[in-house]
Amino acid sequence: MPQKPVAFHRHNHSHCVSSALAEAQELCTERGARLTPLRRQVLELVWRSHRPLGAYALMDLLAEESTRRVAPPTVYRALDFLLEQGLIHRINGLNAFVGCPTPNERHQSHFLLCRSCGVAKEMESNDLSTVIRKTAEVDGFLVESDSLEVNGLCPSCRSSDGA
Amino acid sequence: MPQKPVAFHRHNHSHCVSSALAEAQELCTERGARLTPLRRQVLELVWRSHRPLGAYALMDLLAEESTRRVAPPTVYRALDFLLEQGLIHRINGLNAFVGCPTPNERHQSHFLLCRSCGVAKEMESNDLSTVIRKTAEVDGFLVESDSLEVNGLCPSCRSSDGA
DNA sequence: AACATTAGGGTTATAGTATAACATTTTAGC
DNA sequence: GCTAAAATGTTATACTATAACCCTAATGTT
Ligand SMILES: [Zn+2]
Ligand SMILES: [Zn+2]
Ligand SMILES: [Zn+2]
Ligand SMILES: [Zn+2]
Repeated sequence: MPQKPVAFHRHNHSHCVSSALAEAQELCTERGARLTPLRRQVLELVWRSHRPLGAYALMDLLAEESTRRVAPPTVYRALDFLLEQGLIHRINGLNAFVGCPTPNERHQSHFLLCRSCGVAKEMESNDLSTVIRKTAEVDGFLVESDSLEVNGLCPSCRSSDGA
Repeated sequence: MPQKPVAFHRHNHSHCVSSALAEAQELCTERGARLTPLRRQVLELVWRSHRPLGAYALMDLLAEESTRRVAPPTVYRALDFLLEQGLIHRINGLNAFVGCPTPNERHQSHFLLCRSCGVAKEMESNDLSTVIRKTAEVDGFLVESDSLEVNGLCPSCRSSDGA
């Protein structure tokens, strides 16, 4: 029976944000990485919703948010840091970025992307990575990373006829 | 035991090109789609190698090839047509395009991408699509399309220490 | 053949995404 | 405080993609 995971549910979203920020801080401290105010702010903006956000949208939000005008390199550098730390993922098909709910465990970027509401839900199945690696091995290919983007309709949009 | 599929082999590449063009012509005729000289030429250039090519690289090749100066919209329109017909795939992670070896059967874009030699090999396993769909169903997600890009080392580069 | 209709392509301008290169500020270790 | 390294600021530019408008070529009808 199909389930609605958090990103596809109505839920108390402020909890997502605060726990994501807390966990990010914890991980960075643990790793000796510096979650600076700017980086934290970008992460917070990314977590505003479960929808992937583009770099320029983030720039605009930063400007609104804090009267802090940032140029593209600034936001891209913050995004690079967050990517390196596994705190966000990049959705190539959308040129956009979304928060990772489980940054503590290293993993690849596998997402369900709803074309109707725009919500991105990370697929947390390990089987997927295993199947990918095994399929690649048949061709003698050594996998270093992979990225899966699945487009379609989330449970909510599906039931409300999201066409 | 790992195998080297065509794209990762040394092979008579002119055969890839000619058979791809022939099959494209056949499919388009069958479908009432028009494989115009420009579209055919772009497809031929895409098939020059098994490496994904960017739109602007294709523009440059067109210019060299035929003294035919084309502007971006021209090449993008040709690429759009080829994508619609399933004759090429887009590699989002590279902003580039590569020929499809099996355009007769509709399928999703699943690729092995060698970071050393740049060759792209399409993964033709159906199991992969099945696993993806089933995994998505667990979340109640209706899959419409998906895209998988696997980065790493092809058999050749792997054995010659492609780091 | 003349005509209308549609699709393909040419052209110009511009939007959207990302990075190079260099200057300045902040931070951490001594 | 001094120094070195890291982070951010700043300017310019590269790379990718599309909008809008026009013209020509192909197709189908009378
Ligand atoms: Zn994640
Ligand atoms: Zn939805
Ligand atoms: Zn294909
Ligand atoms: Zn290789």
